Amino acid sequence: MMYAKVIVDVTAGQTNKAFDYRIPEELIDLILPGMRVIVPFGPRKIQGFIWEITENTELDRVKPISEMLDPYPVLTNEMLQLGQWLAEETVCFLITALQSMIPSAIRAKPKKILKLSTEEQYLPASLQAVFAGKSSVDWNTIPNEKEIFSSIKQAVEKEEIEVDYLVKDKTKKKTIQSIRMNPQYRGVRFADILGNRAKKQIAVMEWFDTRYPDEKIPIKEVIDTLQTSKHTMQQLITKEMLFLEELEEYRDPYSDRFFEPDPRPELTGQQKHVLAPVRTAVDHNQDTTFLLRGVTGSGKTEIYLRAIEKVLEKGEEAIVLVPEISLTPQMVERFKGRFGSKVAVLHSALSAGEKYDEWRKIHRKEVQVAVGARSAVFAPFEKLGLIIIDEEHEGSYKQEDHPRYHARHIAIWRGSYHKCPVILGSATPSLESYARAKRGVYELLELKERVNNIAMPEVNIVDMRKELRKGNRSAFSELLLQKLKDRLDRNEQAVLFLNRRGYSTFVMCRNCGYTAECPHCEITLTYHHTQRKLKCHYCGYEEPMLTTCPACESEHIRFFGTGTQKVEEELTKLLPEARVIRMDVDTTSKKGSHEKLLQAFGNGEADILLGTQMIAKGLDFPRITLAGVLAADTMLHLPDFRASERTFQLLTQVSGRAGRDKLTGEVVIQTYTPDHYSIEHAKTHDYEAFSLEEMGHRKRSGYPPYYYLALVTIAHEDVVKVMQTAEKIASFLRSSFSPQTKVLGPTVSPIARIKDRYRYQCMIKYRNEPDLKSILNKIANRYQKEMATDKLFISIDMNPQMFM
DNA sequence: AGCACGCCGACT
DNA sequence: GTCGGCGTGCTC
Repeated sequence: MMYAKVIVDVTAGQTNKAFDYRIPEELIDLILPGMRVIVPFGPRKIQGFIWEITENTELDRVKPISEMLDPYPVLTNEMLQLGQWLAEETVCFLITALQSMIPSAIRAKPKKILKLSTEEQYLPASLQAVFAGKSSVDWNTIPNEKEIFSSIKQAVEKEEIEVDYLVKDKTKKKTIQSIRMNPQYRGVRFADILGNRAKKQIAVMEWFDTRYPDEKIPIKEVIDTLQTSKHTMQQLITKEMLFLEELEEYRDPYSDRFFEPDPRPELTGQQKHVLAPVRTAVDHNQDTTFLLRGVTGSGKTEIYLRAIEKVLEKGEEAIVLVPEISLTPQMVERFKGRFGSKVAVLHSALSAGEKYDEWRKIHRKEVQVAVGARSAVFAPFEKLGLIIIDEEHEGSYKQEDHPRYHARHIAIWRGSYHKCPVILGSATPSLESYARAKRGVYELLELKERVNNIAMPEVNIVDMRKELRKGNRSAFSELLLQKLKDRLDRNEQAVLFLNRRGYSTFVMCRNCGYTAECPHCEITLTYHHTQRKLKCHYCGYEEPMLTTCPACESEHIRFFGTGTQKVEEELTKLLPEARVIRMDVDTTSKKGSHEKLLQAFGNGEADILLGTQMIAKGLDFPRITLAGVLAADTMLHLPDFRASERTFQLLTQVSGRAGRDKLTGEVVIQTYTPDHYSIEHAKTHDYEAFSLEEMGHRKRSGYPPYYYLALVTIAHEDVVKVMQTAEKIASFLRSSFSPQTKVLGPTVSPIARIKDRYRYQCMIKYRNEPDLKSILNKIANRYQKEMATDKLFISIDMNPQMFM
């Protein structure tokens, strides 16, 4: 007897293990680990993944596998191992980890249906209405009424109807009608068979015979190229000289786009210098992690492209991760331009079907390069030669729901599995990565100069406190306004960056720039309107709301935040002749609108591009000579220990937009805290100095990279319940860990309530805690029942990026 | 997560 | 005495 251990698609602690099933005779040797199957589970049928094939089982009652869903495993052996590691590492269920590695389109969803086993006329009237002439109905379409459900129950008992479970694959492959010639007619004289008068039919057959004797050609293409008709084709099909067949087609989101071949520029000296060790690592199968720090405009992308060339020469494959691919169409263009059809693109704006098709190209080894956002790190290549993570510091590489993985972590795991290098690229690496590079864990590569020796843009810092004193209450300083006018006169372009509204409300003195901070955590205090108090979201410290500024005694102390729309209105009032394109969530929600707006701006249809985060990167237009940051402080004062780091990264990123070609660029940064180190170092483009100073802060207050963090969030509708549970968890954690590990909280979550659930959190700071994961797992198990029944929510986030 | 089984109150 | 409320525990 052969058995299979199956991981079933039920996300619950009690089912987070393999279940044994018998492999039916006809499937023995066909079923392999990594395939999806349908199995009976209790009274229903669900999907599962084959984990392992065994020859025996310890159980005496084992059901057979109902169905095999794949002719060929969707998960490679590597993926199965990676899944197990991922589940342990992020404290999530194995099935959740496995499910996240394949496109959502192949996740079959179970369907409950009601089948008629007798004549409809014998049913009670209420049920006849339900069936209405059909032999089966979808459970979900049945009206939610008591009487109907009770008559269903009775009918089931009387065996008039039966409940059935279908697990249908959602995948739909798009097919097109195609033509293939009947091989029997190869090389014959068609006039002999068709007669001399059937000129058109002869032409079609000869075309096939000489050019495509074995190939399937889409019917539309035949008609178009031969200028013939559907009728002619139909006649040949009836004579069985041609066969009508289905050709599987990929939904190629880029099919109607022409990609300009990307020129292969001469490398600069420093580029060559940086590329050499990468090529060596590729050649010698070394699983080195490189940290490529290159200032904006230093040609990091060209390094990626050259390294990939090497990988392809070796007959291997490469993955390129970019922060949010729809945000960087220019990047896609370069990869498609250089490697053409060898590239699959996986971005979040694709439909589920399109994503599945791109994924399938990788799975079938039809492409060698995958370019995509976070989840592309799971691209199912089997001969990986290189993984690149561009803008490695970006927060979007961390998935914010289960499994809460960081793409960098996965990339390095896969690198060591395949014995291939990983390149982390950024102008402003995360402190974690930079610290590792300094310690020699990663190999540091640097590009210190821009290509063609273009100067770094000049950065002007505008003190908005002074503007206020001068009586300027608008969002635009005199300097910025004047420079915008200059650009209009010179017919150059400008980008204006406005931070997304702070998600939490912070308080700032508009007179002196003072913001309230927690005395214990170096974190901005958050204003809670209901209690009129300022609170720390890390440790729970609180103080009453300020009415006057403790630093300068001014009464100009208040909340902060402005929206893009308001700024746009103000801008058109101040500069009515300027043509403005606004890019934010509202104007880019429609598919493709993002790209269209950027294209319009690139074509010079506007003078000013005003937007949020999304315009900060990947934008490379030669006529942009001015970049403005309207309020650098909004991000600086978020209640997050990474606030300074994010501000520095963002300012550097935005500055990089200006003057990338022959025209030199300028940057204007407006702020209420001009002497903050993240702003000062952004002015001088000095990453080294910034990181040094920030590391000091991190060391003093015990944050990464000096300590690791884990965040436990507890949520429930009842505040008292949440507080009690959180308290219990915190004390359990405190008693379980070694004394060097600190447990902060419980405290209110920065988003205190989501969907009517109150949220509290505990933060764990640790350096060396070998049992951490097992202790956290214990918590997850201990509260599992309450989570299932009592709407209690407990989430565990290892190395959180956000503290919401 | 579903779903059945099972034990208590309010209805024919 | 039955129907149906939801608490409890299992699913190979």
